[in-house]
Amino acid sequence: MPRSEAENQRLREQQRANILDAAMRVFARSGPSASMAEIAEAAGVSQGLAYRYFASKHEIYYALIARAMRGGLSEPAIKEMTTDSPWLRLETLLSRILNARREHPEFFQLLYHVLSDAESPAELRAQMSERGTFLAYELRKLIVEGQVAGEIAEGDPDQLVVALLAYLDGLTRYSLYDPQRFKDHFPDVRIVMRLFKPEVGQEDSSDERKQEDDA
Amino acid sequence: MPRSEAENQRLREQQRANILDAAMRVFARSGPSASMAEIAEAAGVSQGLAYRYFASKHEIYYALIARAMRGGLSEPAIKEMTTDSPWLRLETLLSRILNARREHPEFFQLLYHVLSDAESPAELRAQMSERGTFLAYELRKLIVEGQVAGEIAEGDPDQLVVALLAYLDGLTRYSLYDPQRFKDHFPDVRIVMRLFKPEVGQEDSSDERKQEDDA
Amino acid sequence: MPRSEAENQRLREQQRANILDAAMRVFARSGPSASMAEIAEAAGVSQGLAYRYFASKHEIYYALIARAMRGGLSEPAIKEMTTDSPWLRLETLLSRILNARREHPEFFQLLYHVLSDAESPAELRAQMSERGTFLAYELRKLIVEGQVAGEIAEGDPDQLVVALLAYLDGLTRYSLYDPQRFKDHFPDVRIVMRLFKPEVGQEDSSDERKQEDDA
Amino acid sequence: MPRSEAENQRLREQQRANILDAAMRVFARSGPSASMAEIAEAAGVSQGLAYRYFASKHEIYYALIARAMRGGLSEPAIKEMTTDSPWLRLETLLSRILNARREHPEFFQLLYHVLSDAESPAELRAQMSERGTFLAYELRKLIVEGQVAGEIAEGDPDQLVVALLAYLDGLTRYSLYDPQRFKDHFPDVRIVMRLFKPEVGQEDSSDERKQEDDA
DNA sequence: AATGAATGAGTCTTCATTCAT
DNA sequence: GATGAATGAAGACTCATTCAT
Repeated sequence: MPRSEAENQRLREQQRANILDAAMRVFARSGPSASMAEIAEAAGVSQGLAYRYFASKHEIYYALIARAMRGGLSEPAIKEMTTDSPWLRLETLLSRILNARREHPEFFQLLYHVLSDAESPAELRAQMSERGTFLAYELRKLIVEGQVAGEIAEGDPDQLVVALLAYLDGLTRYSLYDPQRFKDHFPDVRIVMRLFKPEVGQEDSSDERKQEDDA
Repeated sequence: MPRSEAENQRLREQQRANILDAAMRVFARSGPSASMAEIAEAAGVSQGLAYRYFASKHEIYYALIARAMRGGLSEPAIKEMTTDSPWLRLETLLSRILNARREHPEFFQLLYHVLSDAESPAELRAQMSERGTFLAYELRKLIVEGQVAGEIAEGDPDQLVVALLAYLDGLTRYSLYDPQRFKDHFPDVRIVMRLFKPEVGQEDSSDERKQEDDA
Repeated sequence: MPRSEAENQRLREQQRANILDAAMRVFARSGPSASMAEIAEAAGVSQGLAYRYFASKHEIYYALIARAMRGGLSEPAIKEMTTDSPWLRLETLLSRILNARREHPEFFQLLYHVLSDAESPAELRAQMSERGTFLAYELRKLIVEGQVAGEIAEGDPDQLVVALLAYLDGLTRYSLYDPQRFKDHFPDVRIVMRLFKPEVGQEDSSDERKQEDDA
Repeated sequence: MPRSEAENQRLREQQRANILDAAMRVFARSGPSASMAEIAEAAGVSQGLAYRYFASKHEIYYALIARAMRGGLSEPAIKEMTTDSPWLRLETLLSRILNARREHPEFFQLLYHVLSDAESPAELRAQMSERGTFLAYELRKLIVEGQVAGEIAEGDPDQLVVALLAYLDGLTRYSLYDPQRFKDHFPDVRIVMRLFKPEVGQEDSSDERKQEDDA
């Protein structure tokens, strides 16, 4: 007597999740180059079984990322709250982004890995890269808007974008390097927001003078 | 007729340097997982010879890092300039650090790789980690000093340290992800310094007054 | 309430036949290295069930061949028609053989596969080989008879046997290589019969003289 | 002190040939699905070494075929001897072909395998297939020519081509099935030539008359 | 009787490392 | 000191076969 269809379905989903969870754990511990053997062992299944659920190791990466994205883990959208000032919108956005990064740094690690792995299907890379590019683009727009409004420091907006993206990525990596400190001293949003603060007392600085000259 | 002992010695050192150079080049191009074959070819020597100079691939990592550190590439020391204000000292220090990162991102990539590679001998990892810890410690001291002096934003200094280290690491990774943008829009020191700026809204706070006092 | 014993028996036989049919289809399509999964799917049963009916993949080969042989697909017997001339008997026999090969080339492919697979149990190989040997033996007898009767070309009868068997096998393979041409231009019996034709106009050749001498 | 360049070169060529020879032997024994482990063992080298000489198992197939072709093993060209009668030219051609097949049946086995392996690079398959097609085409031309000249039996020339190709392929397979008999009773060219003999009973047919006319 | 989840041995392939010369 | 041929221990992946239900 075979298991009931429903029961089987459940079993499969459980096992799939189980393997995915194990993979996530292993990747978090050993990095994305961890072997299938390691993953299978962590999941308590044979290597063969892992391949019944995922056609390849890459598939596991993708499933992991897809799952995270479905779970709302992807970088939040910006569109909303169009009434707020650019500064406030940026702060809200970053606040969400930082939350996601604090809660699931492994996910972003994996994401960076897939992104920089030459083996990753171009299609997927493109899709993910697009998301990233889109975020960067939205951030830039927000920054420029803020600069126009005088809320955000002047200067090359691309430097600000690079600085911000680097900071976010850096946080993710830091979580791998020193998880304890990462948890205990996760920097507040307001700290990163300072990157965008217009200089006070710039009036007296050389930059300012230049600006005055322009005026 | 054997070569003179001295000449021999010189030859050895030359080859060693040659291999290290090649390794650095290859790592910069293909990442730290590049094969020994690739390195040997880039150095124009046989694989066997590489093993006469370095007992293992890991040894090459270490030698590379050690050399870079001896060459002043490591995070600069802080001790000097004790007369300047904490803010200025921090700025000078970060300026140097950023220069190093901009000029030799591959080195820091490699460093992070070794640091996060489970295969790396614990001893070495510890040693490198110690350096990092030392830097973090010095930074922290500087920050606290600055906070006391009212030059640096208040709050958990560890968060500032984490933020700064993450930012530095993130820049290094960014150079791998988008070298062109990295070069063209490398964020100025003053941007990262803003992380430490006391809040402007604190106009009424002791910080602000001090600034006003300065004026 | 268990099914009646008889019905049960019938069901079993039906399933068995079902699986064998599917296997034959799959082998015809993908060659004998097709996987058990493929076969089970084609039969619409689980892999596990296939193993309830056949202890191993090899068993399926054997059952398939055995069934075909029982179904008269094996090389036809010769004994009959003892009144006809050797030539006619050979022609009739080959005609039947060729029909079988034209209609069911997959079967013979499979047979050759099992025969040449080092994994096949020696016993089975021997058994099948014996059948083949038997056919070869009968053919040889017929040929010699024909030679004595002057209906079949002289010379080493074994060469004729080898030529004939090679020809038959070759046809089978050809069906795999170019099924369309195989169907459209299947060579008539009379073509292969020519292999056995005594030389005409040999009268003038050196061979012929020998024949004359014999006469 | 390294080996001299020349010596090394020789060593490499020897080893390459050694592995190729071993592969040929193993393929002849176990068929082309033999494992790399088997080949390496037969060659007395490690599996790893085999990969220094051949990038993949397929490469070995190709190298084997290429070597054989360079060695003149490919199907001989026909062009030459345009003065002879079609019959004579066909006989000469087949004689050569049969020689090659008798001496190196494994080569043709392998060739058939690569040809029918879906994994084989399309390019190579195309190239080989082209050769085969070319031969078939030339044979057909020769046959039609012979039919016109009344030297070759009438009827669908394609059936004759199929019959001939099947026969040749069949011989190759037979060598695997029963090498001893293959060697001892390899059928003479004149046997296969009979496939093309005009029917004797046709003495009164137009064919015959034509022959008489020629006389 | 039937299912399909699970296993594990085997396959091709890569690469750090060793060794005869 | 130097070479590069050779090794062997993984690693990803496949598939015939078994087993709990």
